[in-house]
Amino acid sequence: MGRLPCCDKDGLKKGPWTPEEDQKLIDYIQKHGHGTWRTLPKNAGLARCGKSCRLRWANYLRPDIRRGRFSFEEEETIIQLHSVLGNKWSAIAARLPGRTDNEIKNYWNTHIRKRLLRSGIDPVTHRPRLDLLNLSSLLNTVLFNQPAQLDIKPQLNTELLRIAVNLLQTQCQNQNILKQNLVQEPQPPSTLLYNPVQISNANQWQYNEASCCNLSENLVTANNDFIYENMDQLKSSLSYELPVGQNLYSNHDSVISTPVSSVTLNNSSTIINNNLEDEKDSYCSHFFDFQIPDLLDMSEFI
DNA sequence: AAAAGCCACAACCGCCTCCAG
DNA sequence: GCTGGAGGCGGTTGTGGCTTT
Repeated sequence: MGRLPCCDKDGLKKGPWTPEEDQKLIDYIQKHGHGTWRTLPKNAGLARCGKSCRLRWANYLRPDIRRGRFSFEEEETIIQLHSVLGNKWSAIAARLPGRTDNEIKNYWNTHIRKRLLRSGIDPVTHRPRLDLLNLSSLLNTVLFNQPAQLDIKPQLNTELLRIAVNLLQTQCQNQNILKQNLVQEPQPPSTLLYNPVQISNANQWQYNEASCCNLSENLVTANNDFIYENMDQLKSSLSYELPVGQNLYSNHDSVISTPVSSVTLNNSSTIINNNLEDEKDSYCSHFFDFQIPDLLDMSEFI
């Protein structure tokens, strides 16, 4: 014997709610509270399943729901929390007053996820998609059939293996990060933005960095994330190496990184469009070289 | 102007956890 | 400890509206 359904579905209405149904539900809950959802539809005169009533109330009719477009701050918070919590939409919603898990989930899938992909960020791991770019480069070579590199098949196989290993490693790493973060409250995002703009070679990446606002007092937050106080401090920390487990965060374009193994801000990095006059509000574009070491020596697989 | 394709989002489905009996 | 109902959650689907062809 399987479990009985939550309600008898015969004769119960499905699909979009009418304004009349909404009003019945609102009136009933305002008078009596929702009580037991299973018995609510009958008492309220609705030909709906209790579960459907609960969802309609929780996701749409509740008076404390905040409708309308997500603000920049909300969007940033969602990305930040998602990088820590993953698809725990209810946990994310609990930190965004007035927003429902369903609404956040939809917004993620229809907006944020696509934007991260366009930016070259993996929306699951929040890491730059090194694998696809390397693969793309190899495929380009094959497609354009450069005579000196015709025998590129072994290299292609290696790259495919690398992707598989990378995915496995990322999964393990994410599980560890999740365990660590479950015992501490999520920290507010700090300040570094990055957008991958160019690859100089397989392991060296150039990121467009921006935004000097909302600076924190300390170089390292309670979450051990690296931030910088002002341009002088930034210059003096150009050789700062980001240890495993620390994050680089953005507050401009809502792109937030998950930890990378090691980041070195090289002295050779150039700073352009630097507005030292008004650092707090300026949008500064800097270029950093992030050294991302090989995840694994693939020679044993070849 | 009509058909096809795409997108956003409300709603549903099935599984899970919690808890009272 | 077991069972089953209620509620919660995340993934998926359905549909209406907008855009493109």
